[in-house]
Amino acid sequence: MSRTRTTSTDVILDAAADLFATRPFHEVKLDDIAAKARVGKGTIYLYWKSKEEVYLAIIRRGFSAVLTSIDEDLAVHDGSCSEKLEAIVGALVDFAFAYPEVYRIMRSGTLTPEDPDLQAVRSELVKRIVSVLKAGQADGEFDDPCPALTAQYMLSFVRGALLYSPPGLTRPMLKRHILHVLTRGITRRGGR
Amino acid sequence: MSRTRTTSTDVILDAAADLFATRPFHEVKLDDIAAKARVGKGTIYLYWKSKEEVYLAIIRRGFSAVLTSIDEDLAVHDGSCSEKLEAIVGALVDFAFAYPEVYRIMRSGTLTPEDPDLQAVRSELVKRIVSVLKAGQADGEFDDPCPALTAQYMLSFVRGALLYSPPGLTRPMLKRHILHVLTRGITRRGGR
DNA sequence: TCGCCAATACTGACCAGTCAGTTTCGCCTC
DNA sequence: GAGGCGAAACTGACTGGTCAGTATTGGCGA
Repeated sequence: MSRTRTTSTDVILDAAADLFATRPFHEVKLDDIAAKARVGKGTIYLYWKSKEEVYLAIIRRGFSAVLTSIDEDLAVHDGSCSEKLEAIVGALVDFAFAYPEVYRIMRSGTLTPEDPDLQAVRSELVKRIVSVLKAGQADGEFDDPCPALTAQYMLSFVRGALLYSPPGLTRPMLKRHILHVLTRGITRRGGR
Repeated sequence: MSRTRTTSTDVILDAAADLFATRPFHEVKLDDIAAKARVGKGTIYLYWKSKEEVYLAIIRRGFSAVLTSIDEDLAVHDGSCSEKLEAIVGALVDFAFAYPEVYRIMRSGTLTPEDPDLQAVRSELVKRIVSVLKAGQADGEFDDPCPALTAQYMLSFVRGALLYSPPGLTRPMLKRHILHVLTRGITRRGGR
């Protein structure tokens, strides 16, 4: 690094994320990304070797961020599993509100079905969730016949809520509601 | 299947659905679709005016099918709301297993963010679900602070499970699990 | 013979990716 | 601290392949 890098790759990814969030993949031109990032088109190719790579980089960055945030939260809450679950839901929702583009992007066109790196981060995330669910199962807090499915639901919840959110949806509202459904379901609890 | 037969648009949509399910939009060529459907490329333009229209037609067809199936189910089960809910989940899961391409397609690249027709069908579907949830709320069966959100979750459930399904997932297993989580949550029920 | 449509040839716009050239900057020497 | 060098960062006009969409043909069934 004798020569300090002047362009941060994040600048480019931010610009690209904006564009991919509003238009499908094939409608986003590299020239657009370059223009928005105020960078020459060639510069993009210094860091990634194709448009698709840029795209994947955005999603990977997003997932890694949630993962980190969840890990931090889990480190703090070392209490009951339901507390941990709450922390996870909180992290997912916070992330979704902070970076809605990532969700929009993922709607708008995945490519190359399987990018190993991306897949790895995603499954790491699922693993975290599943392990909390299983721990809860083991110590009798939870009763979930299939934690692997539940983990998938949790990711999908946020997605569904964000992409087609009822007007006026706030962050705490969503957190609370997801936890409500997830922990006790929608059945009305008996009399008492 | 004489040559005279005017091509059924379903043949073309089926072929296209197969392709779109395995490859992202921009990698699917109209020539491929035509070849797979054993149809001339020009014929496709008889029915839709662009590749994108073909794509939208597939999704619209999918949504309409679920909608019809749900309406039929609801007509039969005129019992309690939880029975109706069960019917809805059943219809969603059945559909997902019958036409997994539609889910894969929707992952692999939505276009033109808002197609009014498509949006209309989707929101019709959501409306059905919400009305069952609200009815359940009214007659004291359910306790759901935000049915609109729950309806979104229900669509997402299936999606999440299907796209990243744990190996060995069967249809009844998924139905049962979704209902489990949805109606009673994952918390272990008290001693008794 | 007519009408329908598969097959196929054609074309023009579009855009990802390249690369020769330009700028920037750290560092060395005097 | 000025000046000069080399290397790395960056640029954007250009190119070549691709493919959506159109036009044409020819074969088959009625």
